[in-house]
Amino acid sequence: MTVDQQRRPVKTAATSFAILERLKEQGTLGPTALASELDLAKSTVHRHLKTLEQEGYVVLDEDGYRVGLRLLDFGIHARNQHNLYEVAKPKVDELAEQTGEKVWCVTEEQGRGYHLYGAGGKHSVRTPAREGTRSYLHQLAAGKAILSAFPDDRVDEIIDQHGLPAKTNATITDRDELFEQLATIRDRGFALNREEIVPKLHAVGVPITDQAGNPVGAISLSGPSNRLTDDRLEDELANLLLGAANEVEINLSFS
Amino acid sequence: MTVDQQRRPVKTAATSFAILERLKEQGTLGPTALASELDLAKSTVHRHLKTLEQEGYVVLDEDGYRVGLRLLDFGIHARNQHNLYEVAKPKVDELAEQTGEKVWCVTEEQGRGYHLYGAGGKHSVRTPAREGTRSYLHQLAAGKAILSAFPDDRVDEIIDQHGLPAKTNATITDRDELFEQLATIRDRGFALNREEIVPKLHAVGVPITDQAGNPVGAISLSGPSNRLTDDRLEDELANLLLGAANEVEINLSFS
DNA sequence: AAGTGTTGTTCGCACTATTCGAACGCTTGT
DNA sequence: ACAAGCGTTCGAATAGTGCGAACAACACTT
Repeated sequence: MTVDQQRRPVKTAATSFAILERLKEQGTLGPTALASELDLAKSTVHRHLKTLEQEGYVVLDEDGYRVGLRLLDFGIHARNQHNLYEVAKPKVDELAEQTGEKVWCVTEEQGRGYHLYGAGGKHSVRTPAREGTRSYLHQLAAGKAILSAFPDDRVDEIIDQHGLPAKTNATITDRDELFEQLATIRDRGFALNREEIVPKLHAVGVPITDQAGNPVGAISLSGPSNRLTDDRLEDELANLLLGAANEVEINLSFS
Repeated sequence: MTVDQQRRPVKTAATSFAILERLKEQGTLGPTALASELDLAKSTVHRHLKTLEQEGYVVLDEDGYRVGLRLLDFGIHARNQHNLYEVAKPKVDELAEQTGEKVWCVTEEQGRGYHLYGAGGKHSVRTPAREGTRSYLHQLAAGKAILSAFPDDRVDEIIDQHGLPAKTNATITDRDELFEQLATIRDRGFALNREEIVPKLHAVGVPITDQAGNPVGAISLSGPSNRLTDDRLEDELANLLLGAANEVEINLSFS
């Protein structure tokens, strides 16, 4: 299942997507700026942009080129393929309302975590995550919850493929340490995250599995460390999420 | 502003996107099936798929290749660029709750309509539209509302570029007829759609404009023709939408 | 108002990178 | 057991891409 390094990639397609990626990160850019960032001739970038524009994948406005809405169709389609989305959505809303914190539904593809849907309660804080965000699993409470539901060799595969890059100095960067935590998570049923992705941000995550025990995703709750103390996380909030996950699992089995 | 036919498009990038488009439409496919549909060698398709897979734009599962979640990030980003989305969303929810019908927020890019956000009330019907759907403006109530806020020459441009393709036998396919309707819409402030895109489906749409009067989108309400009679559409529902659009316009001016 | 710098755009040419086809191993079904 | 289908790999020919130079359209300065 590992996506190993490819021998002969289609470079032209890769550069088109590299352009889109830059436009997504930087907002609105012109051919010259893009060319210098990507080390390409500006005529090359221009040609790509015009091709993408013709199909609606990028749009030209007065300030330059930006990502076009044509890509929304693809994204929504990709999300709807996971029926976890529609099943978990109402539960995520409910939890956000109930706790006032930020609640996310996350799933896994190719060893990476994707934020499918998030809802913010009354006093939820801003985090770098938004819908569609791709993250490293070991950096997320939800991600570690997902990893805990995988067999060890699959976790090894994922680490081999993506490594264990750090985000803060609390991020797990050691393979053995990660496996130790995963053992604890399997034991208790939930994962914690203490400033491992953003300073002063804590979170709990619980896995969602199918009947065979394979993870199909996770739900997490995150907030400021002063409100989300260890006591509250491990007791009140973990149990809340475990109950919600259980309901989602049951509903998933009938869809 | 017209996107005229391009002289030298990047064909390789275009085929990659053609593959993605097919995967979106057909679900999960293999290289052979894709190759025959796109008139390409299956080795070519395979190479594209592997390149796309490496970046997470497609995913390989047991049944074949499918669109990957990596594209969700792009789509959400594209949607968030239009601040109409976050401003109109609560109003759309409210209208759906209030009326029980399906309510949409639509915007325009390159002369095409994009469904930004939709909410379904209690007895809302299924329509072909979902979030991200790209449509011809003249086939939508919201689309005609948007067109009515454009100057005539811009409307001409859009017709020249995209034509007036029919969806049902009630679809407007004549330029003069469209302009006549647009005049009425400008006069009354709202657009109607009577089975012009789906048989037995009626809708009302009202434009949302900025301070300069340029359209930034529209909101629409649609439902079965027996419930949405002309009387109800023109009186009760049109006024409801006009009020909502007005609020959205005010909120937009402070964002 | 003229000039200078920058940016977006077009086009010919060299050469890289893509396409095709054929062949391989693999699974599925008869 | 064999055939038929699929996904995958690789070499070779040619088509298509990328580069650079040149042009046009502004914006900003002097």
